[in-house]
Amino acid sequence: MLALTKKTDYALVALAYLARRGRSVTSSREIAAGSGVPCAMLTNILKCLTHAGLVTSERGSRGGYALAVEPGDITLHCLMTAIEGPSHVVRCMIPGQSDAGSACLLEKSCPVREPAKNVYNRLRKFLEGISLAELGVRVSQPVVTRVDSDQSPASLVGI
Amino acid sequence: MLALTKKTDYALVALAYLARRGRSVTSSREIAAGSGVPCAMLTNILKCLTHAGLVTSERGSRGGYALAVEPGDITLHCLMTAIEGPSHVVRCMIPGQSDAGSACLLEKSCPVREPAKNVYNRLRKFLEGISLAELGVRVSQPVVTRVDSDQSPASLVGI
DNA sequence: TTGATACTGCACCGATTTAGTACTATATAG
DNA sequence: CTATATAGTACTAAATCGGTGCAGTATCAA
Repeated sequence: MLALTKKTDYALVALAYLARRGRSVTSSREIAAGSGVPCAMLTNILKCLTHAGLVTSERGSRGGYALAVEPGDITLHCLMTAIEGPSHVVRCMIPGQSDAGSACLLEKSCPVREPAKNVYNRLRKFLEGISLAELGVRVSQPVVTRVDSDQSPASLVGI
Repeated sequence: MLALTKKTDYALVALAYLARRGRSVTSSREIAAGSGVPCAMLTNILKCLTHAGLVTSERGSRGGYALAVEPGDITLHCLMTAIEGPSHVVRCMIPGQSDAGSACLLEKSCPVREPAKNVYNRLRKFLEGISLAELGVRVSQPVVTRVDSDQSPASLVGI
């Protein structure tokens, strides 16, 4: 499969909503309502995005999330790594597992391994070349460092 | 995940072995022994490859498989489709399921869907641009239409 | 004609991964 | 102090993947 997992897909939609909210801090609840992503799922996703530094979080009442970087500066590869962990093309190349005991029978004599590594690098570059901006994630309002007012929470995605 | 499944990985290794055997008809048993792919698994994989027209099969004693096309003419996308079925980037774009009742809540208002389709097309083109030849699958002997002798079955992959 | 070989098609099960939920702890505003 | 909202983690259920097995059919050779 080369598909995005449902989680990554959700993350994309959530980020798209966040972008539309400018950079005002938005609670997970509102993001869920506005983007259509199930709330329980979303909170976990936002935790991943926070860890990866793609969004910033603020605790407490009036807390929430906001985009940490411009959509044009987040790559698809970056998002996938944030949600799904380190990527790989063939299993024997999973980071930190290459010389594990469970390695494939072919080991060093495998004729595919080296070329596959090359393909993986090209694929990674490809994914690094796709920004979220290209995926429809656009900041709709003039970017403000911090907004406290509720503004129009109007669900632009319209559930 | 953007990884190949283990099956696709196996298919690659099996095709690499087949290519090294020129175009002589080779039994699944020998391919298994020579490539290191578990035999039971391999037979299923070879069925897929046959359906997809990547290899030809011959039944009966003395039967077996042979490459149907040049490694340079088989693309990674083609192989993945043969083993894993039709690909997609986001679930709502799975072929023939786009308007199913189980569609995502966002439906037509989803801001990600259209751009994702675009990315999918680019990704597909990328995968279509990678031939098995680039993945280390090389025909090692002058291509012969049919060889009956056993030749040197020497495991070139060396288990 | 019979037997051995080898692919075909399908069905099955266990293991892993993904999807989704829940609960406790901690931080902040009022 | 209380309400709100994130942080962290653990857990269950569903889907997919990995792997095996078997009955059926075709081919070759004795």
